Amino acid sequence: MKSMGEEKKEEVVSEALKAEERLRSKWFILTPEGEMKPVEEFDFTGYEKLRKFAEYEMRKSRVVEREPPHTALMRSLELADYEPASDPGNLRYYPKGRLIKSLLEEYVTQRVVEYGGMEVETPIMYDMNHPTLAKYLHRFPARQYIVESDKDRYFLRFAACFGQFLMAHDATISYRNLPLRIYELTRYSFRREQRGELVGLRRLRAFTMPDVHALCRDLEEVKGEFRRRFLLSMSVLEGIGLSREDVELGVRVTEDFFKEHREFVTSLVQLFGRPALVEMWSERFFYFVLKWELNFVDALDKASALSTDQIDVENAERYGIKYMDEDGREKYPIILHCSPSGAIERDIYALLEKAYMEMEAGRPPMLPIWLSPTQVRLIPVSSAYVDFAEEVAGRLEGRPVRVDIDDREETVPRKIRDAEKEWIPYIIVLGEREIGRDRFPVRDRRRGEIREMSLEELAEEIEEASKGRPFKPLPLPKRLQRRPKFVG
RNA sequence: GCCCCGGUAGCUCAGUGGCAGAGCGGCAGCCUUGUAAGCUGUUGAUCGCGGGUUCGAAUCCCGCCCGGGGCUCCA
Repeated sequence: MKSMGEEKKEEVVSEALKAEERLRSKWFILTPEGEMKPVEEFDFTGYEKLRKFAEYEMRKSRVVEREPPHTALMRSLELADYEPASDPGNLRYYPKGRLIKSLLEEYVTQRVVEYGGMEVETPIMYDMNHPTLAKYLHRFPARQYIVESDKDRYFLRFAACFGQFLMAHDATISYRNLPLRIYELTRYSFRREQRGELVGLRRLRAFTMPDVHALCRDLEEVKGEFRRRFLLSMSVLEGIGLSREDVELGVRVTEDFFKEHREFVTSLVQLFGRPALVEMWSERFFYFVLKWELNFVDALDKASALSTDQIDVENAERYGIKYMDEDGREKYPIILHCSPSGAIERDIYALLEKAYMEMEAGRPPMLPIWLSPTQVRLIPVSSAYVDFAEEVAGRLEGRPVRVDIDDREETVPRKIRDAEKEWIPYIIVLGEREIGRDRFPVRDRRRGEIREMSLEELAEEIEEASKGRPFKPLPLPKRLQRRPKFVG
């Protein structure tokens, strides 16, 4: 670093980035029925979010002067924060944020493994001069972090492709092994995005991305696999707490591929069930011929890609990834690149923005119950009932339920208010009236009412809402008095 | 990376050339609390960092760092 005086280092700008500058696209809306119209001719009535997404992508309207709501929320809920001592876009996660991120990571991994992904782990940095990698760098529209070590230069990975492809290159693969699904949850992927692009949890320089590749034998196999992964991705988003209505489908395709496989592209839109935005390229600038993304449109009408999958027709050859076919000949597979959830941080961003939009609509903002750091808050009316609260907590703790106790010397209204500000889904006030009883007055945030419930009923309701999702215990001490304040 | 705006107590912010402030939080005491903020006291600031102008700088100038917005881009 200290010899950087005269020899000013030229920035490594990938050819793909340069290519994008001269890229000209045509924009269409494709309906599930297979009708395709130029965007200008489509009637967006009833498709407000799609209109916003299309406008965002084609960048006609952009009048945002406001900070996105999720940045204040990520801090006030003590989930994540900026870390001034790091490079911008590298965040810190507080215990509650780490819990949520960790649950999401585990959930996505679980779903990918069910789908057939083989989980691996690969290095985060690679030799700039590696001949194969150097070429790939130029086919990906991203900027890199560079790490110097002695005289060598390494770049930090921006996806899991490198490690997995190098692994696949060395593997002996038979047609019987296809489709071959390799998975890694990258913590982290690094992209040195431009300074002004970075914002909160939406766009980072270090992010966690599940990345599952599938090596396929031919286009026929690709089509089946691609559809399967599309369904998986929609299902994963729904499991996270982002419904079909929360996202818009974007399809990017080369003109040639679309002409030959229009029916296949339409079938994806059919699976989605609503019209999709299609960007068509006259030539192939990147390594893929077809790509889709599920995009979240936030409170400021900005669109961000979450799930995505791509059909890569270049990299098998570039990396020398081959399989032995039935006829005894070595062939190059077609590679699919999929992130079923998109970046985990971006999922949290979407959940927070969604909660904010709920709040604007007059409903209580919430996180999905399975992700709420505290699911049940017990509030003893005075210090005399803290032991009683412990006993009640004990009855819930055998269940997969995160329960804590506000043992602070505060008034009940105050403790209620603080619990509500934390978006805690269930609150139970405990005093003389509850002793010896089977049913408790449970303050239900979603319904906005107090329900008489047994602990068994409450635990079942939480379990039901968390079904199929992983569980982790409280990320903080059970008693509030023992907790530090991380923000404010 | 470039352009615009901002950075004052742990947090949110007022102060725009002349003694660094408020609310919240923290701490202490009182109160022993019943479904969204109980009362009193107290603590707390290298005014982002470095340099300059000035009798005097949070305030004016320069550079840097960090944040927000835009260009652009994506998971």
